[in-house]
Amino acid sequence: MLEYIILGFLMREEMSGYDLKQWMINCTSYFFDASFGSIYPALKRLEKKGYIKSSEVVESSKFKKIYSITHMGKSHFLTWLEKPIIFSKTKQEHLVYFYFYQYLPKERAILNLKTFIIEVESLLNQLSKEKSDVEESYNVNQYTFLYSTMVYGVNYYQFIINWCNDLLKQIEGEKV
Amino acid sequence: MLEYIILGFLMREEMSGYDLKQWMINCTSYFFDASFGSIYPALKRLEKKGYIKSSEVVESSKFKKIYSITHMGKSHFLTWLEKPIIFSKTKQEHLVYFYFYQYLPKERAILNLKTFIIEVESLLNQLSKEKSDVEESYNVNQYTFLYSTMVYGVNYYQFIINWCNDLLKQIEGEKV
DNA sequence: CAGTCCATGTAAGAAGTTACATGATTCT
DNA sequence: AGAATCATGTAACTTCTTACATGGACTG
Repeated sequence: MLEYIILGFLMREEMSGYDLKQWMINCTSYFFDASFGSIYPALKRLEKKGYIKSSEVVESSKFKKIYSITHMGKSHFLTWLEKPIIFSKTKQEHLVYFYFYQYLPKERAILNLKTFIIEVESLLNQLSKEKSDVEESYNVNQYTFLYSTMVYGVNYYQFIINWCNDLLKQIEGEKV
Repeated sequence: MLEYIILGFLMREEMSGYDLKQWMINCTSYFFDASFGSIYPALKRLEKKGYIKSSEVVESSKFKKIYSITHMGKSHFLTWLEKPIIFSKTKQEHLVYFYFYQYLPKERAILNLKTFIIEVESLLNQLSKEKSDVEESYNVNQYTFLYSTMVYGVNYYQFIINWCNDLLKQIEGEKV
């Protein structure tokens, strides 16, 4: 995942490992963050694979290693981005995809959003059913915390679906 | 985290590694899950530390290794559970804590919930401010996806706070 | 009698973190 | 002059997953 985040940031402009960390802190830290100990080795790997290239510069009397994305890197990134979003139940990884959907053709973004909604709806229906079963079988007041986490789950899935639908309306409403 | 989940499940009743996996699938998979490859080694570690003990039984002609929690394991688990909940921005780990809050004294549960709410409120305020800055500085229609992920973030934090407040009301309203 | 489920376990590898090491520059 | 920030990097470690290996019991 980290390697794709890096490529995604480099789609915008070339920058150093340190700059990447700053962007993460400022822009994505509420759903994704990484340490220097993983950023620098990731940059080395990406360069070795030919997805990025570096140039050592001295900017305002500070040594910097500026990385830029290659044609191969761009196509590698877009191939990944256009694949269906895998919903992780335990992490907020889906936001990583949406954050970079600016680089996807509108039609593809709409298609993937719809596929994603269907996947989350399926999970919502499963959990909703389990929640109903619990409501029927037990006195939920005796299991406040267990039941509340189920309520959390159901409402969380619904929240994601609503947000996706809002986003869908917005993109579909935009002038081509 | 996995070791505490296992201890939490064993607080209810003794069970095998296989049973633990079934409980995760049925009950916690929407916020936590683990593979056999991590469950079995975790059980070995926990037994080595003296937090659980095992007995090999043949139940309905099937070999099983049943684990039960020790006094030391219980106190180790409760010591962890009563500590302040660390909010992970990228994972749903806070639900793990709440799921087992049935084992915490009511007053402690209320205190930790309130502390947690304050932490999430602080994150909400930060992100809200950043969102306002973006709204002032840019035409958000040109950055639909970047802006939408921010809206997601703000609403997600608000969702958690609302859920916590509902839970708080419920526990406080319950007869002692 | 083949397939699925029950049941336990290991080995290799993925993907990160924390802590450390280094050194220049800028701020107070 | 000392602290904070800028900037890159490595080593050891943590914590998981995937894939494999094994074998008995049940099911159609």
